[in-house]
Amino acid sequence: MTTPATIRGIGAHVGSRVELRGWLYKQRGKGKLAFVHLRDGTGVIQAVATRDQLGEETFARLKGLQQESALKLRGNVRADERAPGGYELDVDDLEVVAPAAADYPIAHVSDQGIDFLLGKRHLWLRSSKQHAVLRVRNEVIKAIRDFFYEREFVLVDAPIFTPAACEGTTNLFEVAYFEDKAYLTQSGQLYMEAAAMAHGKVYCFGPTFRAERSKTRRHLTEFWMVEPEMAWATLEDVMDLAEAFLEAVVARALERCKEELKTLERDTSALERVRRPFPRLTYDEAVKLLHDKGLPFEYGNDLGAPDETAISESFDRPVMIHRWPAAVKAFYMARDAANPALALGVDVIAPEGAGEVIGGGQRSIDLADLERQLEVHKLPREAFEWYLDLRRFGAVPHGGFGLGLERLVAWICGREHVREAIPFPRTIYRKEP
RNA sequence: UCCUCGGUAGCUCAAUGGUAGAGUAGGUGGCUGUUAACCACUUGGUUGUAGGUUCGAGUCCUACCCGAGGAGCCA
Repeated sequence: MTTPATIRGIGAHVGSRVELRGWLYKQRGKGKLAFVHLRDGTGVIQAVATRDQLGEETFARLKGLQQESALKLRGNVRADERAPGGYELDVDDLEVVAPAAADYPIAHVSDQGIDFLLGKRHLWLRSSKQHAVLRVRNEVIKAIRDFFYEREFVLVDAPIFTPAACEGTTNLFEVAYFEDKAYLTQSGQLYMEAAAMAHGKVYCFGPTFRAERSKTRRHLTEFWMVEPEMAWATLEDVMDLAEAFLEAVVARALERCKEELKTLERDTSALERVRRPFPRLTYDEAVKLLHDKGLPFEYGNDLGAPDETAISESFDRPVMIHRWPAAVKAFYMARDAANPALALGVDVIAPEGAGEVIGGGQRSIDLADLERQLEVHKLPREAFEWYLDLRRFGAVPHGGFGLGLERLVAWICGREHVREAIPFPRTIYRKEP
């Protein structure tokens, strides 16, 4: 009797004979004995094969297999301290499903260059750390959906094709749209504002495109963004939501991705400190902090990456910076009643140099102000008529934020670069594979 | 768009202007407890491209191509 099994759940099969299906990860020959590491997507197990057990011909066939050959192995499961992973399979039968070619390019002990690895991303996904990162991404996505579902936010998908910019400041990808032109979305927010007036609390979660010529470890041209939006919300409500959100998602990853974070050699102490409340600084306080640290910073500018890092180093958890000079923020930001020069926006800076993971705020509901801001930002009025309608028909205070999924996943996984946090990254000079 | 660094074997890298090399991967053989196994032997090159200087260029010069990570901008 042979039971199909997966490597992750192999502990339940000790003492019985199972069949494992997977790919040859590593093989160490030892004369008439062979150690075979089999990878099945759920984990890696060490299998032991002997010539006496398998017979001369099958044993020779096993030893001739290349890394990544697809196999079925059958045999008894045994707990063994000598095996990495704690369990071992005594192979008594081998089925070669698809032998791999001899020139598998990805080395296990990888000091390979990033250019090479990204070019082989379709194969790089199989290696243990990349595998772990995508498992964490999977869990983070589930945690995000659960978080909003439990709080009665309604998922409302925003369109990918859009008629114009959501924000005037960044570049858009233009695509042919029959006899017309369209643009790939750079944010679903404006649509979420419409949806919030229909459902109260909503969010969207989908791909976002930015044709920015950015070449940094924090940028992709295609990335996934989560954008909740709440009717009847103030800036303070948005900040409350943002910190509850980060606390919940990080806690979930810590709870359910222990193995993956271990594989990634992630020191989780910074993640364990992601607990409410987060420090909240006004922009003015943040600028003062920079000046106290001796950094040259001109009041009124946006914070650069080094400034963000300097601020986050003063705290042991994510920092929220709010009430920004309106001039550096998007056209739709509401003004602070106490000081109209300030916009009711908030950025959340993650620790460890991970940078800005969340940007959001309270939206302007003043029709005349928005009309003026569209002109100031040189945005085409016609394309925003529908958006202005939202202010004509029952506008209430509302707000929300956008979170970059890859920045969050990269930070949780302790990866330097966001490109490892998405299966097939798109950057300015790379769209293959 | 700007700044900086880089491109030599499948991969990671070395080579004072003077015979292009090592490790690793691949191949062959050996080994019954390996943990990046080990030992022996071995295949492997249009030095990113095009010019130029020189008796001689991987090395120096010019242009171009490609990539990386930083700025700006952003999540």
